[in-house]
Amino acid sequence: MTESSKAAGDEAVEPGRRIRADARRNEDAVLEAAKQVFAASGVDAPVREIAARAGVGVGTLYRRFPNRSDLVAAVFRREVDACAAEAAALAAAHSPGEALGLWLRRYTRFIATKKGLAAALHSGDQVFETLPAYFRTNFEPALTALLEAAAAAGEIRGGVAAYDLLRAVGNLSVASGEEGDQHTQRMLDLLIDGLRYGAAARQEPTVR
Amino acid sequence: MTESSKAAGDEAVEPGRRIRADARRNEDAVLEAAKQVFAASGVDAPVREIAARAGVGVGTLYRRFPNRSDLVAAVFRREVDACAAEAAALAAAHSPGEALGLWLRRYTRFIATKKGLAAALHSGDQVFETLPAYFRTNFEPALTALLEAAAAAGEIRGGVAAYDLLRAVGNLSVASGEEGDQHTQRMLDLLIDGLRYGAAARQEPTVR
Amino acid sequence: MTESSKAAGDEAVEPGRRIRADARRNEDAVLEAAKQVFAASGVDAPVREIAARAGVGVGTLYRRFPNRSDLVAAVFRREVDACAAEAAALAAAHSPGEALGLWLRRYTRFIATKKGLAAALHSGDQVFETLPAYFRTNFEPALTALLEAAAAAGEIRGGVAAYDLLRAVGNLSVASGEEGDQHTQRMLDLLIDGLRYGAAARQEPTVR
Amino acid sequence: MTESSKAAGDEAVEPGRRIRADARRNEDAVLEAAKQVFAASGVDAPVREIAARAGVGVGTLYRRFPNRSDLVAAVFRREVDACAAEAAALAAAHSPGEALGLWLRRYTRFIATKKGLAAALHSGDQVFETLPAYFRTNFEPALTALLEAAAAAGEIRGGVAAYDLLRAVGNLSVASGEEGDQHTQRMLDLLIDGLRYGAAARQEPTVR
DNA sequence: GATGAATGAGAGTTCATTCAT
DNA sequence: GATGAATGAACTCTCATTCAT
Repeated sequence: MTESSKAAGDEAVEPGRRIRADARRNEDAVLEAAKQVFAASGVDAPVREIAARAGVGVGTLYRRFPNRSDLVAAVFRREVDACAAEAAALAAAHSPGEALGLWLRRYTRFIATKKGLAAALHSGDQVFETLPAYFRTNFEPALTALLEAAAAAGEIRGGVAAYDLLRAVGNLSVASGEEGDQHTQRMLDLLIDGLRYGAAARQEPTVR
Repeated sequence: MTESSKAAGDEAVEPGRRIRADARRNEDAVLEAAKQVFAASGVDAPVREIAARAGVGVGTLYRRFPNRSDLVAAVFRREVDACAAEAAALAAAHSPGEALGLWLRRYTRFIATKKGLAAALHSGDQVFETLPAYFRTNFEPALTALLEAAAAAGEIRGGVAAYDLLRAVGNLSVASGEEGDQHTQRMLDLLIDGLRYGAAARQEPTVR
Repeated sequence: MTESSKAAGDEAVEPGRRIRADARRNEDAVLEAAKQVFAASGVDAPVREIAARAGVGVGTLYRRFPNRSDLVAAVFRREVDACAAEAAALAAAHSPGEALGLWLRRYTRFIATKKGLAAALHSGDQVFETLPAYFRTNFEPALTALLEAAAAAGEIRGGVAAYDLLRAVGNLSVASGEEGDQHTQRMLDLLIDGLRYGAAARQEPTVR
Repeated sequence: MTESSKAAGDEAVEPGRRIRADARRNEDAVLEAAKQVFAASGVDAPVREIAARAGVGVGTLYRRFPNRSDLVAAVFRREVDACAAEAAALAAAHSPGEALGLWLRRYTRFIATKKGLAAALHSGDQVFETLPAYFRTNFEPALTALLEAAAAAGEIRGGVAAYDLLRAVGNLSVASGEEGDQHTQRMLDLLIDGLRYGAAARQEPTVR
C-alpha cells in the first residue's frame, strides 16, 4: 500500500496527531447505534437513546455531530458506502447474473432504511442537499458495472440504464410498504426476469 | 316515547340527548382543524395548535379524542368519506369519462395528504389497523362505478380492476414526491390515456 | 368603592372570565419567589429554583413569563410599585421630615435589590428599555410630594430636585457596596442633615 | 538527596528545574486571555473560550488554576500590578502633575474592568478575601508617591489622602456606568482641577 | 506536563395530559 | 360539558471537570 493511495482523509496531516484510536471507535459506535435507533424509532429519536446504545455520553455525540442533521447525513452516507461497496464483493464471489440479483436485494434493504429518513431528507436542511448527488454518484457506477458484466455474460439484456433501474426498484420498495418485504421481493423478481427476457436474442452488441 | 327515531348512527337513541348541535359543530371544527394542521405540520403537531385552530379548548378535544391516534384515524376516515362521496357527485355532473378523470385527480390530492399520515399509520397502533380496510371498502366501489360507467359509454376499455388502479395511482403519487405534483399529473394523464386506448376495439365483451 | 375606579386592568373585559383567583395567586407567588431568588442567586438563577420556591411547575412560570427578561421586568416593576406606594403611607403616618427620612431608607433597600438586576438591565433586551422611564415616572412624584411637604413644614430647605436626590442616593447605595449598608446609612444621614441645614433660614413661609 | 533546598520563593532554585520558559509563557497567555474574555463575556465565560484564546488545552488551564476563582483572583492581581507599576513609569516620563493625571485615567480603566469582576468578588469565595487588601497595598503607595511629587512641585495642593482619592475615583467610575466613559472623564477632570486649585497658596506646609 | 476527548450533571424549554372552575 | 391553567416528564444542548494518551 503506497502512501499515495487513500491520502490523508482528515487526519495524519500533522505528525503529532493520533489519539484517534478511541475517537474513531466512538464515532463508529455512534453511527451504528444511530442507524439502529433511527430504524427502530425514526430520526426524531432522543439523542440520549443513541448515545446510550453507543455507550458514550451525549456530549461525545454532540461533539462530533453538532446538529441532528449532521448525524442523519452521516448515517445515510455510511449506509450508501456500505451498500455500494458490496457490489464489488458480490461481483467477485458470484456469477454476473447472481451478483446483480443479490445486490439488487441488498439495495432493496437499503431503501427500506432510507424510507425512515425520507421525511427528514425533505426538511430543507442544508446538510441534506448534497445527499441525492451522493446517492447517485455512488450507486450508479456500482450498478452499471454489475449490469454490464451480466450483459457481457449474456445473462441479461443490455441497454438498461442503471439510474432508471435504481429509481424503479426504489419506487417499488417504497410503494409496497403496506404489504412488506414479500411484495417488494415479488416485484423485484419480476423485474429481474424482465431483464433476463430476451437476453439471448440480444447477445449481439446492443445499440440503443 | 315517539322520538325513538332519533337516528342510530352510533349514539343517541336515548331521549335525554340534545346538545348535539354544538357538540357536532365542535367535532367538525376539530376534524377540519386537525386535517389542516396535520397537512401543515405533520401528525405530531402540538395538540394545542389543533384546538386553537378549531376554536375549542384542549379539554374538549381530549374529551372526544382521548388519544392522538383516535384523532388521526377520524381525520383519515373523514377524508376517505369526503373523497369517496365526490365520485357520485362527479358522475352526476359530467360525462363518464370526465367524471373518472376528475375523480382520479381528486384521489391524487387525497393521497398527497395521506402521505403525511403514512408514518403514523405504520406505528402499530391498534386504532390504525382497520384503516386499510376502510380505505378499500369505500374507494373500491366508488371507483368501480366510475370505471363501469365509462366502459359502458365506450370511453375506456373494460376489465380494469378498481383496486389495481387505486394502488397504481397511489404509488405514482407517493413515488413522485421529489418531482412534485407535475410529475404525478403527467403520469396520471398517461394512465388515463392508457385506459382510453383500445376502448372502441374492446367495446364488445372483452375476453381476457 | 365605585366600579369606575380601578378600571379593568386586563381582565373583566369579557363577563364570562374569572378563574383568575388561583392564577393571580400563582403570579404573585412567582413574583415574590423570583424577587427572593434574584436577590440570593442573581438574575441568572435556574428557572426551576424560582418555580420550586413559588410552589408551581416550571410550565406555569413559562406560561406567564415566556422570557426571563419578562420576569425580571415584572419583578422590577413590582418593587418600584411597592416602594413608591409606601411614600403615601409613610406621609400619612409620620411627620413630613420623618416620612422623608424613612422613605429614603426604604428606597435605599430598593436600590440594593436593583443592584442585582443592573447587569441584566444593560443587556440590551427590548423588554428593559421602558424600565428607566417606569422608575422615574413612579419615584419622582412620590419623592417630590415628600420633599414639598417637608419643606412646607420648614423641616428641610426647598429647591431640591427629586430626581437629583434619587440619583444621588442611588449612586451612594451602589458605590458603597463594599462596606455594606452601614456606609450607605451614614452617607444618607449626612445627606438628610444637609437638607435640614438652612431649613430655619428659609423658615419664613413655613406654616405648620 | 542533596536537593533538600527544594525551596525558596515558591519554585525554581533547584538545578533540575527547567521547562519554566514555556510554563511561564502559558501562564501569561492564560492570564491575558482570561482578562480579555472576562472583559468581553464576564467572569462566567466558558473555560474553553479562555483556553482556546490562550492557545492551550483546558487541562493546562486547570493544572494552574484548579478553581475559577483562582483564575479570577490571578487576573485581578495581575491587573493591579500592571496598573500600579505604571505609576513609576509615568512619574519618570512626565512632570509630576501630568503623571498624576495620566495615572488616574489609567486607574479609571482598571476600575472599568474591575466592575466586571464585582459580582464575583462578592460571592464569598475565600480566594477573594485577600483581594481588597491587595488592592490597597499596591495602589495606595503608588498614588501617594504621585501626589506627594505633584504637591512638592507645587502643581497640586497637599494633604489629600491617596485612599480617599482612590475610592472617590472608583465610585465615580462605577456610579456613572449609565452615561458611559464620558461622564467619568468629566468628573475626573473636575476632580483633578480641584486638586490644582489653591496649589500655590498651599505651597507652604499645609495644615489641615 | 500538555492535550483535548469524553463524561454527565444541570439548565432551558416544550407540550401531552389532567383537573379545578 | 367546556375551558384553559397547571403540572412535570422528557428533550435538547452546554460546559465544567476528569483522565487516557
